Amino acid sequence: MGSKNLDIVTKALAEKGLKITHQRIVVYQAIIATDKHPTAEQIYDLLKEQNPSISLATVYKTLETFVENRLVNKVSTPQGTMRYDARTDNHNHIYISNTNEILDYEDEELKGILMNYLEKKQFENFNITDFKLQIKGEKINPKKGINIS
Amino acid sequence: MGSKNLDIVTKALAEKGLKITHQRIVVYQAIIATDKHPTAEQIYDLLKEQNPSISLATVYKTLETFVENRLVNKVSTPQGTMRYDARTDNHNHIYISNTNEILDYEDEELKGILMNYLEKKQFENFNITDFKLQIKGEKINPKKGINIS
DNA sequence: GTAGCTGCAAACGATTTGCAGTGTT
DNA sequence: AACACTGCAAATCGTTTGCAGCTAC
Repeated sequence: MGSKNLDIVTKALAEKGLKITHQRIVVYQAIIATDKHPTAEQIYDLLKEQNPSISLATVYKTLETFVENRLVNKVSTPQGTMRYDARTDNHNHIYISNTNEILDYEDEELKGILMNYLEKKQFENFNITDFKLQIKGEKINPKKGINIS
Repeated sequence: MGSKNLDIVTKALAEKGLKITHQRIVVYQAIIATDKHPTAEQIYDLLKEQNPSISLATVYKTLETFVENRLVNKVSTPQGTMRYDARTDNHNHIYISNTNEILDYEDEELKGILMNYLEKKQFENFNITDFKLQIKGEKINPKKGINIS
């Protein structure tokens, strides 16, 4: 498990000029290890098993620091709570309302279509920093996954 | 001003089987009168001038009732606060981060492109209820408006 | 050594709730 | 008259903050 991973993590922190603390390492490892877009509290719950002394406030502060340094993304949900995402590139989200899941959805064709569309449009006095398609819906069978083809 | 409007409002409430109360009427009028995607508190502040006895909790409850009855939409923002929108049809949003504004953005061409794209894709075990493009960016001159062409 | 980080507890802002009283049907 | 709706205050939830002690650099 850890050490190859650890190199990546410490390097990422160092590149941003952040102090390499135990808490930052474990929080960062936790986020990059999942694609489930966890809340701060979910990360805290996960970590405190192995790190009983970590505090929820530190998890929040750490995540906020990561967001400022563009190591993670913060996304708002239809429920009003924030979730964190280790992917910082432009990608789309699928909100599954009956299971409360968020799925990443990336498709080069879609990206091309949207970029092409937005470039064609003239936005006067506006600088686009980011765009994404948000797809909302529900699983027909909540126990099963979704297949896209 | 009011009475033509009032008919529409009371009719909308009646169609949903909701009791026609003064509070519901003024809340609904307030939302349909703006395209600014106000928060519950902003609606409350606006209304209490003319309706000093209205309570913030009632505004929240009323809005929630409207959302359940699909009279208004609730949208989450990057700041984590909820905003309400009288438009319940599918449309896109532009988030302006330096002024904290939300603009509706509708374009038939874009709608066509997206619907066409999504229809072509097969989502197995998933029912799409809604989709929208979220465009984030900032105004170059915050005092001025945005023109799209 | 010192600036920056952590943990705790308290504070906060947005939203929800319980309940007694009021209004609509 | 019955039931749903309102207003108030208190409760709750997610998140932030202040500060004293600790740690990486």
